[in-house]
Amino acid sequence: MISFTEENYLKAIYHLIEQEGEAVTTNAIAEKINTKAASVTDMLKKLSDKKLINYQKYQGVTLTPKGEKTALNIIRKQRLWEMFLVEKLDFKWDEVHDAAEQLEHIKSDKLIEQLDKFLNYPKVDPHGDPIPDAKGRLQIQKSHLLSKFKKNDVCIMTGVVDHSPAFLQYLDKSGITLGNEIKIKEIIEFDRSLQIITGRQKTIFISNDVAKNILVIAK
Amino acid sequence: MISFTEENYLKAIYHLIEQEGEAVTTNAIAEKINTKAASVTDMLKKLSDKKLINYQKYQGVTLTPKGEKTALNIIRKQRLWEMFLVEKLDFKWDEVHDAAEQLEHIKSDKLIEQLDKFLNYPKVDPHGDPIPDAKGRLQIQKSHLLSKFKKNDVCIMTGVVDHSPAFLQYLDKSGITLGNEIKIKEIIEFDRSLQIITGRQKTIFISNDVAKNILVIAK
DNA sequence: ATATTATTTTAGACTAGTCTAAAAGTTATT
DNA sequence: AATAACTTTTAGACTAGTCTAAAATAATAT
Ligand SMILES: [Mn+2]
Ligand SMILES: [Mn+2]
Ligand SMILES: [Mn+2]
Ligand SMILES: [Mn+2]
Repeated sequence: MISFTEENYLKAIYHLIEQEGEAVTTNAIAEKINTKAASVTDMLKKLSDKKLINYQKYQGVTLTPKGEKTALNIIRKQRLWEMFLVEKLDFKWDEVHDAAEQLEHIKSDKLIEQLDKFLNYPKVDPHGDPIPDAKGRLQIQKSHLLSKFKKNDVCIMTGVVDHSPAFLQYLDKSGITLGNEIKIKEIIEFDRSLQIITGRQKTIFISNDVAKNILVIAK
Repeated sequence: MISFTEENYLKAIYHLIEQEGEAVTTNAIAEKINTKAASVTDMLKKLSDKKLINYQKYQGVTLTPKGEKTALNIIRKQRLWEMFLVEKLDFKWDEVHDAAEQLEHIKSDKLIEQLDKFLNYPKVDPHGDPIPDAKGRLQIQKSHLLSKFKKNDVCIMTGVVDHSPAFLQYLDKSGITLGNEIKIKEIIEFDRSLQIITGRQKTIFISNDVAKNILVIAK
C-alpha cells in the first residue's frame, strides 16, 4: 500500500524529472514539497526499498517503471478531478488546485473509471495538460512557448507553464483562453514583449515573461 | 484543524449516541472503529482537550455542540458523495461505502456547496438517510420498522437499518426498493415472518430479522 | 591541490496514531 | 461485604512522517 505522503513525493519527483530531464536532487524535492532535505532523504530510502525509485546516496533520484506508473496514475486522478470541478461544479481553472490535491489520493478504481466516463473521456485537463489513460499512457503534445514565435505568426493556445492562480487570473482578465487563436502583431526588440491579437479581436500587450508561460501550437 | 482520524471518531460517536440514546462507552467506540480500547482512550483525551466531546474517565462520552456540528458536517459530506456516486457515476447503493468513507474527509467548502447544488439539493441519500444541511440541521424522519406493522397495512419503504452490502443486495434481489409500496399480506405467528406484496405486485416472504431492518412510513 | 562553500545524509528528538500487557476502577454475584 | 468478572485507563513500545543540528560528501574557487 502506498501512502498519501508517498504519492505526493512520487508526483513531485515525476514533475521535476519532466522539467529537468534528469535525475532530481534532494533539495529540489524538498523545495517542491515544502519540507526539509532531511525529511526527503528519509522518504527516498523508503521509496527505494519499495522499488519505486532508483536512489543512491548523493546521486539523485529517478523513477522505476513501477514508480512512474504510480505517479502517472495520481496525475491521471488529479487531472480528471480538476476537469470534474471545472466542468460540473463551476470551479474556475485557478480554483481547482487545493481540492484536486486531496481528491487525487482517493483509492477506488471503479470511481476513477466511472468519473472518466462521466466526463466523456477528456484528453486534457482545464489547464491543457494531458490526462494519462488508465494504463498510464500519456499523449505527448508538441506545443511550444509563445515567446518562440515570430511577427505575424498565428497560433492556438494549448496550455500554460505557470499554474499559479495569479497567472491564470491575469490570463482570464486579458482574454487569453485555452483553444483561442493568438496572432502576433508586433515584437518589441528592446524587451521582447509582444503585441498580440486574441480570439476576441482585441489587441493586447504582454511581456516576454508572460509569453514564456503560454503554450501554443502553430496554426 | 481536525484530522482525518479525529473526524472518523466523531462520526462513530455520533452514530453510537444516535443508536443508544445515551453516553457511549470506550469499548463500543473501539468495536465500531476497529481499534483497541487503549487507542480510543488516547483519542478521547485529545477530543476532550479540543472541546469536541464531554469526557470524564470511566463515565462514557457525549458530543459537545461543536463536536456534534463537526460530526454532522462529515455525515453531510458522506451522504452527498454517496448520492453523487449513485446518481452520476452509476454506483449501486451497496458499492458506495468505501469511496464515501474517504471522500467525506475532503476539505473544501466550495466543493461541497457546489456538489449539493449539482445534485439538486437532495434531502436523503441512496439509503434513505437524511442529509444534514450546511448548518448541520437534520430533518428527522418519523419512519418505523416494517416489523411493527400489522396484516393488511400498506406502507412506503423509506430506509434501511442494516447498511451491509449483503443486506442491500438481498433487498435488490427481492425487489424491495426505496420509495416502493409494501403491503403486508400475512404475518406468520410462529416466527413473525411476513408475506408482503411489493411495488411490482410480486408476493415475497421475508423473515422477521429482515423486517426489523426495513424502515417504512404508513401510507 | 587545497580550502571554501554547498549539498546531502545521519543522529536524535518530536507528534499522531496505534498496539500489548498490566493496573485501576466499576459492576455483578454470592 | 467480599469476591469475581468485566471495562477502562495507564505504561511503555512501535511506525510514519517531520524537524534541527551536526557530520559527511561533493562541487567550486583559489
Ligand atoms: Mn496530493
Ligand atoms: Mn491541471
Ligand atoms: Mn471516513
Ligand atoms: Mn448512506
